[in-house]
Amino acid sequence: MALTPLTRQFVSHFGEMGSRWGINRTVGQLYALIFVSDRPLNADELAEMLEFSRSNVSMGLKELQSWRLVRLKHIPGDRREYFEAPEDVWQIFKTLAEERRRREIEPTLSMLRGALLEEPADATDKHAQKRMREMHDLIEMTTSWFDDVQRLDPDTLVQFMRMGAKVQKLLELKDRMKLVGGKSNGQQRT
Amino acid sequence: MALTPLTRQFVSHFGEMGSRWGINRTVGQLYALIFVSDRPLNADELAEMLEFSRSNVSMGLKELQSWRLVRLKHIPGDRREYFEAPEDVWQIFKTLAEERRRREIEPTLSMLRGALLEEPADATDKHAQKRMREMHDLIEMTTSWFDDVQRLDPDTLVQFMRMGAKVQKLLELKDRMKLVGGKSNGQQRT
DNA sequence: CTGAATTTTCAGTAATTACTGAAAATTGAT
DNA sequence: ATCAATTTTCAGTAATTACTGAAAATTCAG
Repeated sequence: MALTPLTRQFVSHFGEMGSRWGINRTVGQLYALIFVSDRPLNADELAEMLEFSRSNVSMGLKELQSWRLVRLKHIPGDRREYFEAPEDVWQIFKTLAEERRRREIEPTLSMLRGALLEEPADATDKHAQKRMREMHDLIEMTTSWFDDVQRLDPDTLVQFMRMGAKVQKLLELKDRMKLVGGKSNGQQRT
Repeated sequence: MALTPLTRQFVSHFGEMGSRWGINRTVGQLYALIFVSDRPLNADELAEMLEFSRSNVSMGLKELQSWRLVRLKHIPGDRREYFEAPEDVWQIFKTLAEERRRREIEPTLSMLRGALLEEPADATDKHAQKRMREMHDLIEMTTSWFDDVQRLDPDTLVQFMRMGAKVQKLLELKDRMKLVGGKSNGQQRT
């Protein structure tokens, strides 16, 4: 089954973008195709549609599974393995964030923590540690904050994001409430 | 001038991580070294410290400049070009985000917008467009939200991030205020 | 302007990564 | 248990990307 021009466009864009990330062209295209497909696809179908060798598809799927971006689905009466992408795009985004965190952020944080425990040899080392601490703190703050946001229920999150620039005003509001009296519940008066 | 073990550790971690991003090992190491250095460095120093060829350093610096991650600094009485990383790590983070946006997000959004304008050829195309729209909307929402956050002044931002999970409660508060009366100013009573 | 210092370019090569086909391993229906 | 269907592995090769040294270009002090 051949790709429609619409899908071909999407798939090849992901192929190109794939190489900008750590992920390669094949993996990017596989994912794109699975993502837009209206039904689970098996390895042979993917190989045929994308004109990759069967073994290349096998390796690509393994990679996508390790990222938890596709999941296996069995179709009754068919022995082959079918693959699909999760329905919920926000869920996909969160999975991607989690995996990048595990693979990139955590190792970096632990390297930084290690480096910060070492005894600086000289003034240069002292300065290097200062910079590393700044980096460490920034990464830690943004990731732990992202963790919190991730846990919000989707409706709250959407509402929250839509607020955009109003955040600043909201914080001013909160501060005023705090001034007003201990645990703010929005009911106090001045 | 040789690298201390502390810096060597940091530099080689960035080399390895670099290859996971689109950026290569050389560029990662160059950046790491410039980032922790307590003074601007010139190309010859970088080449010597990292044991890269002079031309490799030249290409790497060009790449880093295109990402706006290092900037040129001239030292009086010295013709050579020195490079340094911005002081403020939050600024660095924002620059990185802006560049990734320009290079990755914007092209993807415009591909998606193009695809969404096309006439679906069949039911498969219809479904593909539905998925593309979901992706488009998610990307647009998160990036435009990030834009807003980026514009917050640093203090508000830190305060905001520290709140973490309390966001949900804050939004509840906001809703209650809204219920109370049109433009909330935190002063109304029930 | 001249020319030494410095940076950039680029063709050639090295190193790495991606991909294939064939063979091995696994799976599950009978 | 058998064996055909299916998936995975892996050695070899192709393609891509990274790196170098030499040469060209640029810069700027005199």
